[in-house]
Amino acid sequence: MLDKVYTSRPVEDKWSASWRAADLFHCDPVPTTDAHSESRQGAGKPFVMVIPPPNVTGALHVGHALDNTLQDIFARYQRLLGRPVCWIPGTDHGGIATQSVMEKQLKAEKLTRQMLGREKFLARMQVWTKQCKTTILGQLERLGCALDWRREAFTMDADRADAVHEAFKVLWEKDLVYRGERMVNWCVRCGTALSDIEVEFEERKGHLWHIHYPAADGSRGPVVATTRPETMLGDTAVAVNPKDPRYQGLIGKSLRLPLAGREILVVGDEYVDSEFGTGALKVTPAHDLNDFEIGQRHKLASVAVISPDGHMTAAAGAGYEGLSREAARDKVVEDLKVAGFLEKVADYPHSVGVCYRCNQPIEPMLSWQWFVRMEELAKPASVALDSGRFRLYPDSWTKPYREWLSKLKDWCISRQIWWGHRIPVWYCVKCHGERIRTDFHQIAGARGVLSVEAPESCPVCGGIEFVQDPDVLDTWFSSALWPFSVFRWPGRTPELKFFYPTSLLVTGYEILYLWVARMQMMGLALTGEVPFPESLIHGIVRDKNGKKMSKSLGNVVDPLVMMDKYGTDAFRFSLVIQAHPGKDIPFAESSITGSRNFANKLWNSTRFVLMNLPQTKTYSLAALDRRRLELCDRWILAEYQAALSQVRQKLDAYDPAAAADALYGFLWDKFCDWYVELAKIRLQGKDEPAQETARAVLVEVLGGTLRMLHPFMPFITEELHAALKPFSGVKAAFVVEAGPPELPGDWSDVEACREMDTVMAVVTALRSLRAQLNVPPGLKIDVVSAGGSADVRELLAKRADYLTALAHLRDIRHSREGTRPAHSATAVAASMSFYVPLEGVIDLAQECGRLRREIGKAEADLAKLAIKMENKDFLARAPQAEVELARRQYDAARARMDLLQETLRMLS
RNA sequence: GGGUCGUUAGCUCAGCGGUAGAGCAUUCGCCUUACACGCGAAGGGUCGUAGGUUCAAAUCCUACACGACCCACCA
Repeated sequence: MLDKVYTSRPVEDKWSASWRAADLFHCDPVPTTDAHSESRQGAGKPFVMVIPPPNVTGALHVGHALDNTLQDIFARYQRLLGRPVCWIPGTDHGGIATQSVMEKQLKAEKLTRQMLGREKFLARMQVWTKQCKTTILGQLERLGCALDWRREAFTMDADRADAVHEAFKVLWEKDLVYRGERMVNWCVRCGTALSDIEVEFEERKGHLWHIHYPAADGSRGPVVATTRPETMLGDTAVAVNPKDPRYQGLIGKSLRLPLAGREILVVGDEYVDSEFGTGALKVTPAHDLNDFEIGQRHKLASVAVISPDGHMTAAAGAGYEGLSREAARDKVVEDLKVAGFLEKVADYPHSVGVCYRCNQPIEPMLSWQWFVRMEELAKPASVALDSGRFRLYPDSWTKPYREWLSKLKDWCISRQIWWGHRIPVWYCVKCHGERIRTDFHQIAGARGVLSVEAPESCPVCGGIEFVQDPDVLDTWFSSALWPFSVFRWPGRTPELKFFYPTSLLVTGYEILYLWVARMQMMGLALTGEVPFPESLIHGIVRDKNGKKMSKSLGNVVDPLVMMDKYGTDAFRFSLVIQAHPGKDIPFAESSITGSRNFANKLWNSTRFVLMNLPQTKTYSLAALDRRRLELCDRWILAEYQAALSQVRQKLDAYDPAAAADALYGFLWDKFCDWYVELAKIRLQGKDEPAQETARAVLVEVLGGTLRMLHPFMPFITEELHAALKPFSGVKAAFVVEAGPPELPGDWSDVEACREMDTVMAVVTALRSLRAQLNVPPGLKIDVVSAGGSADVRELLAKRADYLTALAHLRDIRHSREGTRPAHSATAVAASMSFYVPLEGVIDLAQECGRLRREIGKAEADLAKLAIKMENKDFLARAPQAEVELARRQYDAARARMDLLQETLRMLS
């Protein structure tokens, strides 16, 4: 017999081991002659997902738990439906993020990666990665994920390296990848260039410094306004709008740059906004994108005063060289103030671009980098979207996604770090000179040879000495190939044939552009197909105050702790039920309690059913004589059928939260609160055939509900389903192999639902009366009913057993004359009066008060309906069915009102 | 500067054209032999504001306010 309270851990461990031992989630491709034959259609069509590979930076967080729970729901659901399902596990090497983690570890040992050297550093990374993968994959298994463990992939293993090299080669051959000199986003902390989307903008407090730039002859010159005074040391011009009347005479004049003493020119450029600041803009071509462009237009010199490591260069001048950016800013401001050039300082909050990995301000920097041309790649992705070959769920993401694709700039893919796929390009030392070894990023127009290994000889000069490009590729470059690299593309593998394109991609909106869009583009460019036709984009898990979880805020929730404390199923369920399409999830620990209670409810309802199955035998609804079913059976089966269809409909529409809610409501509010209570009447009775009928329905409905719930709560449902197996007759070893719950034929039953509504309304009214009049819970009461329509009277007479059991009655009888017994309280429901004689229990004043409150509510109710019924336009224009419904509602409310008032009149 | 989404019970959120819902919290009563991680009952909302469409609006439209997020090279 099961325990009173569900203990999750042993159950989870048991089934995790069983699933693994059975290799349950492995899926083999079905060999076909043609990649797109019928095997990909109909029932045999595989359902395929690739996991968004977590970075090997540590352990999983709640966001991963949500993402993978959602995927697991679809994987298990599709398996339950009988489709071959392949869900690929894996991890991402995570480029900068992972390298940063290692660098922190090194720092603790007072080491740097440079001290170790590239080779040793990478060796350490490999060790770390191995550990981390074990942790992450273990956590995914703990979460219950139905992943095909034999197909685990890593974005930097040999197969994925092949894919990366092939992709680079194809892009190279199509001239879609190139090396060029650009202003790039440089992170001085990470020591690398970043792509545009890896820069995040943050509103930060700052100042607008107004600095006087005197004319070269010493007379008064313009005042410029800047948020970055330290860059003035690299200024090579001041720009004004040529149409600005204030500065008409100034263009072409020479100014003396304060502190530096250099002479710089005033140029006229349309870019300058006369309205902003003073209308005069200091121009630092080396450290600002716009200034760079102005510099290009006016052929200005470029003076780099900040080095790639964020310190001032020699060009900044003797007093500044070696200072950090921040220190240099303070000193420049101080020096300007002392020298009398600082005219004004204003508080000025403005947005600052920061590194998405380390939050340090980005330094725009001119350098030679590798880029992917995006225009050609974006076009097919847009077409796929517009033609419906790719859809986003919820649809609200479609527009932002489309807009993003339409204004893409080239993607900087080279990173000056060590952890990643090395760029497969080599340079001839003879052609480029020794400088290629040290000043790689400053060498213009270097011509490389595309090759994974060192080339034999230079095609230009025949030289045999080469250096490989020192950079690695953006981690997102390999991620973009993931949906096909996991199947060992470019190899023409059976897996690729059978599983690709995949079916669905589930991920959070924070990587829609970084990842989803790039997979679409790369998939189309390299395989000619959309890598997945549908993508479910969910929200992110926040803390209970709606704040993003972060280590620095200390509001991070550890999924393992939650799973230990409340059970994995409860944890999963609490995430899913809040994962409404397009919404973020405010995560509070208290919300898991509800799901934990639900798991316990499941546990106990199964316990109850098992307790009432005295002999081991198989129950089957199909074998049951349908005429033996009574009202509550017909009702619960109809409700069950509706719930199953609702759940499937919601899952098919990628709304698992609504599906979970439907299951929760059905199981708890309908099955447990009403059906089980009513089934007890027969179970505890003496009529054996009736007992058997109730048992059959209990087994059918509970068993099926457990199966439908399995994708959401895999462990407990597996356990309970197994316990029920001797009675449900299910042969399959595991729920996912048992097929979806399906009723034989149609079990909808409008009549039963209407009758049960009546019964429930009467029971509720009687319970309410008892509670309000403080009738002792142990006291069985007598009830006399009066009035009502013939069919309702007949129904209540027939199902007096229901009323007696649920409202705790001693007896209920109908009075033809409608006489109210003395000292009785009155409940009104179903257009009838229910008199409850309560001599000695009832207090007349109390009952009058109660009736007045009821009348008050009934009045408000009736008033609303009356407005509708008195509205001629409504009667004339609303649909007939609507009018009839309103009339019925009005009549019922009217009847209720009359009965209550009549009762009150009699009492007073 | 554009764009998206939100504003519903004390809290967190469903509902998205026909008398306002859930969970949690609150109050009252119950250890009723499945479950106190439970059962029954109750209180609590002019559905952000102002207009409009409609017989009918929390639900559709238009403004506005507030909030969040995304995008954008404004010193």
